[in-house]
Amino acid sequence: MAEIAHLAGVSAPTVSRVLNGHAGVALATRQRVEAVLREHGYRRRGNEPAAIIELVFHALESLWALEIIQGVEQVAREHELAVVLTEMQGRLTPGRAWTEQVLARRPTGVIAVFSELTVQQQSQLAVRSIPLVVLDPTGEPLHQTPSVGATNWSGGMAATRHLLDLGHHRIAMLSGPTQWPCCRARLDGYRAAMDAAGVPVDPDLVRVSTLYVEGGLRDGTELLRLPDPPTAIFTANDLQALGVYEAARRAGLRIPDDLSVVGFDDLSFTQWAGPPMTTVRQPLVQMGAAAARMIIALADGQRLEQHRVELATTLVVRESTAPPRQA
Amino acid sequence: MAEIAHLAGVSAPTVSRVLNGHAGVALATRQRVEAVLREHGYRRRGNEPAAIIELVFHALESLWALEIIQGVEQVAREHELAVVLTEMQGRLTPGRAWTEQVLARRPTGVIAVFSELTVQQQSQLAVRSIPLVVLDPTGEPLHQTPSVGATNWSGGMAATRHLLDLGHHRIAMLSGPTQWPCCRARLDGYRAAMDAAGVPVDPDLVRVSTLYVEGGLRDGTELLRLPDPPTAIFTANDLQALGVYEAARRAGLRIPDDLSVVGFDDLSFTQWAGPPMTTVRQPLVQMGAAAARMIIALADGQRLEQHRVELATTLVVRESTAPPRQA
DNA sequence: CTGAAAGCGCTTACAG
DNA sequence: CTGAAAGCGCTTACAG
Repeated sequence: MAEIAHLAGVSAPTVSRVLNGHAGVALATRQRVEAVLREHGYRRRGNEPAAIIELVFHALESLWALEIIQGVEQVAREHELAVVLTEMQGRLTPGRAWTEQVLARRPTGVIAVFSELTVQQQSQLAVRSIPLVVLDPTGEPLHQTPSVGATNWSGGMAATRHLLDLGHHRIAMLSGPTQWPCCRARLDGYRAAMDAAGVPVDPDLVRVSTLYVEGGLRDGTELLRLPDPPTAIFTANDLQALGVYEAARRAGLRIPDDLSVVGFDDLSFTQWAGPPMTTVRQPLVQMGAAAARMIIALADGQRLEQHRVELATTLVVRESTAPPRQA
Repeated sequence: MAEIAHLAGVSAPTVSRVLNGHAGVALATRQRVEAVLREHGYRRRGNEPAAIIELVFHALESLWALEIIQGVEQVAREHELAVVLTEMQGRLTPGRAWTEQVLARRPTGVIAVFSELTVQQQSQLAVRSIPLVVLDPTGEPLHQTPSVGATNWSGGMAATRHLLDLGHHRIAMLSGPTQWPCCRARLDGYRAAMDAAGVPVDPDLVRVSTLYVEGGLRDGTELLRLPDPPTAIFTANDLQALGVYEAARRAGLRIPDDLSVVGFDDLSFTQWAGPPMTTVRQPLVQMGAAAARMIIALADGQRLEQHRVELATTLVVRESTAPPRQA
C-alpha cells in the first residue's frame, strides 16, 4: 500500500480511503489512485478473493431466472465457488447497500443479470480486480464490460420467417421495451424478415408492451380488436405469449386455427401450454454457465477471447402455429 | 488479544503463538492461554459468523423453488444478510464438499429445503452454533430440528371437499411419494374428506406418482383409461395437474366439462393455464420468509416459540372444476 | 480534500 | 520457553 501511495504521489491514508470507497477524496485524486491500483493488481494482504460469485437479478419471478441460476450453479459447483444471490425487487441498478456488502465480501466475480451497474460501481469493482460480467445488459453495454446474451436478432428473424412461410402476412409483433438491447434486437429481426419477404410492416401491428402475461393479455386484446386484426402474433417472451393465449381465449379465437402465436425463451411450461407453444429457444442454462466461466477466466487473469458472447437461439415448432385460415 | 494476554498473565506474542499453533510454547502456558481463550469466546477479529444464510435446494426446477428463494431473500435483505444458494441436483442430502465449504464460510444459519442433513452434518453445525431450519422436510423430522411447512392435510381436505360439494363421487388422488410428510399429509386429507362424506375410496383411484408434469401425464392417462374413470382428479402439485390437463387433452376430454382437476401450490402459471386452474395455495414466499426469520432468531440466541411452523393453505377456485356431467 | 501522527491488532526477530 | 521491542499493513481522528 505504501508503494501504491508513493507511485500515486499521495499518502497511505488516501489510498485507504479510495480502497474503502470513503467519501472525501477529490475525483482527480481518486482516479489517479485507482489507475495505479489497477496497474498493480493491488490486493490487500490476507484478503484474497472469497470463493464466491455474486449473482444479481433485477427480479426473481420467472423460470427465466431459475434457468440462469442453474447454469451459474453448475459452473460454480465445478470450481467450488459459492453463489450469493441477490434480487433487486425490479430495480435495474443495485443500491449503495449492495455495493458496500459486495465489496466487503470480496467475491471472485460479479454477474449482473438484466441490469447495469453505475460507472462508479463498475470502477469500484475494477479497482479491486473483481471481474464483472453482464447477462442480457439493459443499458448501452459499456464497450469494456464483458457480456453474455443470445442471438436475439436471428431468433426474431427465424420466428417471423416461420410465420411468413406458413403464409401469414398480417403478422403482429408484441415487443418488450425497446431501450433494452435484447428486445430491440428481436424487433429488428422481425422487421428484417418482413422486409426480406417484401411484406410491409403495418405500424398498427407493432406494439411495445411489458414482458409479463398481463402485457400480452392487454396488448394482445387490443391487437385482436383491430378492424383488420393480425393472423399471427410474435411476442417478445413466453409470458407475453401466454397473455396472448388468454386474449385469444376471451375473444373466442382458437390457436392455431384462428391465430398463430410464437413465444420467445422456451421456458418449460410452454410445452405444456394449451396448445403447446411454438417458441424461440434461448439456451438460458448455458448462458448462465458461460457468464460464470467468463468470471473464472477473468479472475484467473486470462484475457477474454471475446467481450461479447452470443449463444445461438433455435426455433422450436410446436402446435401454436399453422397456416392462416384464409390461405 | 491484549486482554487475553493480561488475564492469562502472558504477553501478546505468546497468545499469538498459541492461536496459530506455533511450536515453542510450554504446555502449561499453552493450556492456561487456551482456557482463557475459551472462557472469553475469543474470536480473531473478522471471525464472527459471516453475514450469510445458506439456502440448499434438492433441485432448482420449478417456480416453487423461486418463490421460496424470494421469501428468504426478502428477510435476508432486511437483515443485511447474503444468501448463498446451493442446488444438489436432485439429491436429498448434501455431500461432503458442501459441508466443508459451509463450515469454512461460518454462515449465520442454514435453511435446507425439501432435504435432510445427516446426523453428523447436523451435529457439525450444532457444535459451531450454526442454526438449521428445514423447509418441507423429506425425512422423519428429527424432533429437535426446527421446520417450516404448510397445512397440507387441511389443504388436501379442502380440495377434496370442494369436489365432493360439486357432486363428484369418483374422485381420484394423484399423490406424490408418500414417504415425504407433505405428500402423505395431502393424501390423508383427501381420505379424511372422503370418509367424512361417507364416500368410499376406490383403491384404483389412488396413485403414487412423481411430482412432475410427466408423472401427471402418465398416471393421469392411466386413470382416464380405467373402465370406470374418475370425474375429478386431485393432484399433489400444480405440475402434476398440468400433466393431467395434457392427458385429458389427448383423451379428447374437456376440463372442466368432462373432468375436474385440482392442483396444489398455486404457482403463477396456474391462473394462465387453459382453463385457469383450481388449486390449493401454499404461501411459499411466506414460508421462505418464516424459515429465514427462525434462523435469525436462533442465531440471536432466542428460543423458538414453536419448533414446527405450519402456514395456512387456501383453496383457490378457478375454472378447472365444475359439477360432474352426469349430475 | 489531504497528510502527519497516532492507534489497532496483530506477527516477527531477537535477546535472554 | 518467554517477553520487550520493532514492524506490518492498515484505519482513524485531527489539523490545516
